[in-house]
Amino acid sequence: MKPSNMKPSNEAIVAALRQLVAYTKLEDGQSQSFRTRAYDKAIDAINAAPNDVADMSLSELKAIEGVGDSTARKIIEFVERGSISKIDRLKQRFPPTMLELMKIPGLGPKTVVALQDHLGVVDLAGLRRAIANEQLRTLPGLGKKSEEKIAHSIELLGIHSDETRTPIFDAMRIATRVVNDLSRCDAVSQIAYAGSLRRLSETIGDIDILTTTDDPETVLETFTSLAGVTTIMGSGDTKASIVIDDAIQVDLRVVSDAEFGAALLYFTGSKGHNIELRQRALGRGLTLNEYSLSQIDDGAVVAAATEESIYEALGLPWITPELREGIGELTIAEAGLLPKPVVPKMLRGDLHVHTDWSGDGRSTLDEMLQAVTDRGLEYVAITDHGEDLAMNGLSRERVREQQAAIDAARKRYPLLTVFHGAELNIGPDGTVDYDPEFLEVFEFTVASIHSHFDLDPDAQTARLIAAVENPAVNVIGHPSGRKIGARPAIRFDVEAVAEAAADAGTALEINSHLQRLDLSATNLRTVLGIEGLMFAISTDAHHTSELDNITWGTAQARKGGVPIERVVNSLPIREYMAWMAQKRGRSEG
DNA sequence: GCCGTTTTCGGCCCGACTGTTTTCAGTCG
Repeated sequence: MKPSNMKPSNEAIVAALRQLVAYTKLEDGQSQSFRTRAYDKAIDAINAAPNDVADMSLSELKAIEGVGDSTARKIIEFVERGSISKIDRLKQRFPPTMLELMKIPGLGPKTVVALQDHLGVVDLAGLRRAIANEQLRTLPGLGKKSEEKIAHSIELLGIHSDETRTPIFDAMRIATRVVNDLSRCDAVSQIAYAGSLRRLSETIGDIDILTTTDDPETVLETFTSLAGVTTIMGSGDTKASIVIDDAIQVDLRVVSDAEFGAALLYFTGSKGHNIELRQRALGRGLTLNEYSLSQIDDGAVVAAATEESIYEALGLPWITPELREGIGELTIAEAGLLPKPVVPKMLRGDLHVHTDWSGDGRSTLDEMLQAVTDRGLEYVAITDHGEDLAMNGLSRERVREQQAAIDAARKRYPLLTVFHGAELNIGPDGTVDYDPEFLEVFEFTVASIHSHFDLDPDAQTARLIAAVENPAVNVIGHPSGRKIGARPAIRFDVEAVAEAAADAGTALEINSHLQRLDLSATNLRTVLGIEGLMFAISTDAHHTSELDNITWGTAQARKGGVPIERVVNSLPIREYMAWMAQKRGRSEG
């Protein structure tokens, strides 16, 4: 590869290190050598790094926990040359197609290397031929059954591979359905989803579900015969794996009630977090597995029923699942420096809500105000689209009509403060709908990007900063414009925008929709240090049911490490109004 | 390959399932 002027992104560096892991597995002939585990840990650390790793010096890289001298040098080599010599060397020995073979479920490095050594098979076509010729069963350790299993796995290829991780929005829908369906089984006592879904990862490999029961057989049988099951990957006494809707693998694990906490902790992960917890346990004469935290010497159970009790026994506060990435959160937690997790009941208002006054809203103004009241909120901003969004937006005349409608509605909801707002549309040049005089009609606005997603980074940054500095704008809605799995984020300098926002008294939105989760957790961590920057956790609800998406917005705030003090819609109404007034006061002065 | 309230060498988390073994290896999470 030729060196390029563009420095590689953290994602590109991680991709290179993942290649390194795969080739090293082949070289070591095992899936878990200490070397590959070390690389894996470095990958986790870089994934979590808020800044560009490509800009770092050797000593800065080595200062990252989990990155040592060897990996740091490989990263620098990749940044400077565009490739890593160890990978180049291993490619000579193992053709890249062998990496594809390792993605087939059931085929690990040992078997893939055996295929090359004994049969000269290095790619999928060769593997298919070998299976057709019944050659696989001649390999040491393999038999007829293994050959058939691998043949079946090839048909399922893709379901398990890295490229087909499912966006969290889709995975959550399936998980919710499976949890609901399985809950109807009388033998099920407790049930919860765990894994990367519970950690609020943006994309999900497998869905992990945990149940407690005293009748595992019935639960497992019910699980493998659920509606939508297209393949049963395996089933034992305590766990089973299925593929549902031909779309995603779902793993079920069954334990007893007394073991629920230990099992939930174990299956929530991440793997790195679990390893650090177990190491910590060992240091205290304890051992941790999916059943309990126990004494090593006599096996006496110390804690098992709840996650809280296990963390406590390890000298730690409970750590919110979204932060369990094995990237130093244990150290921060032990020092008492983790922010108190943001939860929905800490929020007093929702600052981004649509009604059927704009074309895409599906609930009436009254339905929304009633639903907001029912959820115990003290204030809400009705933010239907501005006129620039041709399909959905409100003309000036309609804005005036809505103002009257909201005035009338306020009498019906005396306990609720209703702001007549708008979701303005940020044009390619950073200007918004209407004109400055007319914008004074609104008591509050959120401004968002809905088009021109492919401008160059400088233009996008300037565009967002112009909106941030607009005196009529209070919040920037879904700042990156991404839709997970469907549309990439716009390219922009999030730090520059956030600094401008802090200066201007404009908040950045944490959009709660599972397709958005925008700002991303990575972006949040990047801008968290900017003094005075505030966030608004908003639902962007287009229907009353979507007000419950606040669950995900708060989870995203937790994942980004945002403390509640930085969330404007947690403020009591008077303080919140003072925050809004400060913006207008500042712009006039 | 990483790392240091046992440390710069010698350790490194834990268990289920499957198929091939008759006590275990490979794979997976």
